[in-house]
Amino acid sequence: MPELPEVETIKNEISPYVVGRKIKSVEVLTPMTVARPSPEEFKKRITGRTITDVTRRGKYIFFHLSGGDDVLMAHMKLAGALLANPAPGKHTHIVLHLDNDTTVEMRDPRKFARMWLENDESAVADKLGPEPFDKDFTVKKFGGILKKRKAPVKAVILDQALISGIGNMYADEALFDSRIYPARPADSLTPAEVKKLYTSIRKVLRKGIEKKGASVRDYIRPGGEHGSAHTDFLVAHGAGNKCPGCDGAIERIVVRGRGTYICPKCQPEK
DNA sequence: CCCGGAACCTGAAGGC
DNA sequence: TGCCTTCAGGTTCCGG
Repeated sequence: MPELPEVETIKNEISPYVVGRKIKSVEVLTPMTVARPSPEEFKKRITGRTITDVTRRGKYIFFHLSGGDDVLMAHMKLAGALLANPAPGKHTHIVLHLDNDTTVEMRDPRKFARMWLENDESAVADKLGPEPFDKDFTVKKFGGILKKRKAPVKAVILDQALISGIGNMYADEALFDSRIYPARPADSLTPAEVKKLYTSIRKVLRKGIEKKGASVRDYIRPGGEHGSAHTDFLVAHGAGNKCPGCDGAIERIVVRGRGTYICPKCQPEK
């Protein structure tokens, strides 16, 4: 599922195909995949524009366009993909035809993924919490966020308005790396635990980016390749596996309605 | 403001 | 064999 490392990889790998290219035509095969404006208006507003840059914020991708303030946004949600010059396939919802004979397709078997236009990237960016790798995202700032919440620590690090980019898989990996039970109230973490979790979050995300994302299920890169980050996962989606830290087994529990993988011995409830 | 839960959607997996 | 049910998960919306 596309989280920060997967979206970062998509952004990096789609950029060479699209930056500096003009959008010649647009096909909307599934109207609901265009969140706004209407599919007709969407097509009209982006046709003829040149993609000047591609950036990422949280799990969102921004395609910056020439000649105006419109930003073309994309979110993969659970199973979306952006593919460059793909082989014919199913679940294609939007196709961009570029002036270098490149085609970019948004595909998603679940139909959750969306593309849309905003006047300015701040319309989305301003609602998101800090990027985990930002200079101003310090241990102190992270501690301040956790201290104010009684919700499970996992729910807090998944909240995009508080910290952006972390999803279910990397949350589990980070909490295991820190040996913290995911349902602990966020404000109950000791300063040492806050620091450890801060470090673990950045560690698992960095590793995920290095491995081009985790292909646990549907995630594929713009060229069609899989990522390999999941081969390094220690707990995520690993119920029944042996815990790498002790002789116990990984268990699946539910925290705030989310499937959550833990080692009950290494991450005690307290 | 804070917190929790349902809804959105459909392929895959499990049950009988 | 195959039908039916349940599950997964990012975000948004709604209720307490």
